[in-house]
Amino acid sequence: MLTNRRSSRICCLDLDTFFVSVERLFDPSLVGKPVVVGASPGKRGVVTSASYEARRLGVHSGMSMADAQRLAPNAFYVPTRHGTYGRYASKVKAILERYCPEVRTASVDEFILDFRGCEGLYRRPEDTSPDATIERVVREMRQAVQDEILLPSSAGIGTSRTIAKIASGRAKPAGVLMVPSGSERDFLAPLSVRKFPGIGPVAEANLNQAGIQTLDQLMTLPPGPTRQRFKGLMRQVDGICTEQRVADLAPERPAFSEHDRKGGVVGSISNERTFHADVGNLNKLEAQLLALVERVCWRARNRGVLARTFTLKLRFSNFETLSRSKTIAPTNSDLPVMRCLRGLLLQNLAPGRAVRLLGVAFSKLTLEGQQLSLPYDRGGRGDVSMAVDAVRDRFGYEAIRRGAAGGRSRWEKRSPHDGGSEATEPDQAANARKV
DNA sequence: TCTGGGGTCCTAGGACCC
DNA sequence: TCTGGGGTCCTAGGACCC
Repeated sequence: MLTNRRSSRICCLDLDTFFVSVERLFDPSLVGKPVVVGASPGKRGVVTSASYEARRLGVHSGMSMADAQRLAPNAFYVPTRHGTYGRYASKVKAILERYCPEVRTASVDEFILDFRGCEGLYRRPEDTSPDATIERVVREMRQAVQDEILLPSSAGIGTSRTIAKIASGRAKPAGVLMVPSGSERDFLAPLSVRKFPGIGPVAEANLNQAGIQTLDQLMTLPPGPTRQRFKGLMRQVDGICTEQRVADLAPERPAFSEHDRKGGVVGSISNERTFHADVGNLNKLEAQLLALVERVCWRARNRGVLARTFTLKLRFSNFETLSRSKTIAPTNSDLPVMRCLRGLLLQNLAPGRAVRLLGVAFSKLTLEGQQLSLPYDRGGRGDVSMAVDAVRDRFGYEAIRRGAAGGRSRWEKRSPHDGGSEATEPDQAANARKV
């Protein structure tokens, strides 16, 4: 029996090669050519977005720029344009909201729309069914995005967010695909297990090793140890086909208005940086740490949150990565956070080891002003910090910089393994603002 | 010139308390 | 004092997503 709750009314609209498409708006000569958006050539980094022409040459997102250039030396390489893509995503969302009362942003290039209850609103005499009405509206909406902002996108429609998401991928490029209620199993069966959200490279390898390539093979495993091993996954896939609810809508993101049961704030805030060249000099690492701490503290203050747990992330030259965290009194002030993380840095930096990546993360967040009886460290947020924040609020983070963060550290304390000779210029291009 | 950066979620062991 | 268990917090790591 088909109830309205089980109808195909959830839509996922996904912008096709989004970053590449935006770059083509800025430079129309790139249309029809292989385009790769990512780190600046010559810098450490990976491909963020590759046009279909570049994909035909073997380039895909996540690949190192070095590999991409080897495969496609004649492609057009464009550095990532921070901030710009978000503005285009907002324009897209505004269009979608004309067509659907419930639009959620799932990521910078992906939106989830809930059309439940809208069939009557849009129905036309020529529509052969409520499903046909919704599919027609989604096609019109997709075309509006194309015509008004010149951005291609694809849309999938299904009974749940997961089906809609997979369908949008099958609809690319520039298509619309509806998966009618009841046909989920037939739709999923022939697909590679990797197409299912949540199955990544590791799970895929495990499944393949067990002889499972397709979702059909997964869903029809005969009783036995293999079935036992993957029963959690089977339940997940099966649930998508049979569950009588449509509960997996995207949470609105950012989710900082959401509180957990204990009044905390859901989520974390982090920044990390891969250096252009590995850094072994402790003073320089401390200066970089300070720069990261200042930035994340600033972001926390902007969101009005305090953090209790502070995590330091280190990645060494050989790509070995470790994280060390410490929980202290809630704060968002540079000084106590720096004290905490500097301690972790000194404890975990073996002499002679060069650092490739340094990262800082804040978690166990609470709203500022809510820490009733908890000790709350206000140290370091004096008039100077307030003034610095005020400038940054008006002109952006990069408008002002504490002396120590850019050069020599005020927190310095020479150590035995100090005095390395590596180049330590931070990878400025990663955060360069282009207009 | 191998391997980004922002996140979320899950697991698992140990400490500690009752 | 021969060995129990919950529950919760903290920490570390890893899979996954875009």
